[in-house]
Amino acid sequence: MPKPARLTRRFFNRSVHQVAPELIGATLLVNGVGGVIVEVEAYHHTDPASHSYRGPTERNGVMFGPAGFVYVYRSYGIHWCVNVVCEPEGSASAVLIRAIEPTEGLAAMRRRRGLPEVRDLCSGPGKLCQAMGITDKHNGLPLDRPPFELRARVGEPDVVAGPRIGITKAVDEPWRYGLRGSKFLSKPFR
DNA sequence: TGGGCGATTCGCT
DNA sequence: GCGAATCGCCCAC
Repeated sequence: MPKPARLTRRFFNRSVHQVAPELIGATLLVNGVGGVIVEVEAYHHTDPASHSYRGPTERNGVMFGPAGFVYVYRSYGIHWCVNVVCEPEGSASAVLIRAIEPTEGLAAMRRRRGLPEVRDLCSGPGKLCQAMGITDKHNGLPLDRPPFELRARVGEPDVVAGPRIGITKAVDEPWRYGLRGSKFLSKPFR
């Protein structure tokens, strides 16, 4: 078996709508722990649902920087959520990683989540950050350097698109992408 | 199986 | 002060 190719930050230097569906099937690891990305959402600077919509602030600053870097924010005061910045610097677009099929470091993820069910380890943006140990200390780090590793997908996965989840603005934009039929999604596509 | 709600921090109005 | 790119628990059906 050939070693899978590693994706570099250059991969993200394109439109967020190009990058997002191509991330489905890629493998994301933090310190060797993680799995296959099965669900993402695209956010754009002209999108009212995006954190970058109203311009740069202290929190969203990373989104206005170069592509291929990680933007971590706190959600509902409790959870962490992880994005990867896309497009040329300054366009403030990002892909939110929403669900992962756990494949590496299951014991570590179970311990962090306190759950026995593999299916529920990474089936949501807050869950996967907890399972993989992602916090605000990862904010602003490049995705193509340790502790992160991103491996290119093998083959052509069956990608579905649908409306995004948990937002109140621009709810009809079909900018949620997922692996069709995966058991590890945060919610099924219909 | 699905809807309602509380927890808890912080950016923005 | 409000409400959010969420989660997990509880309850009804």
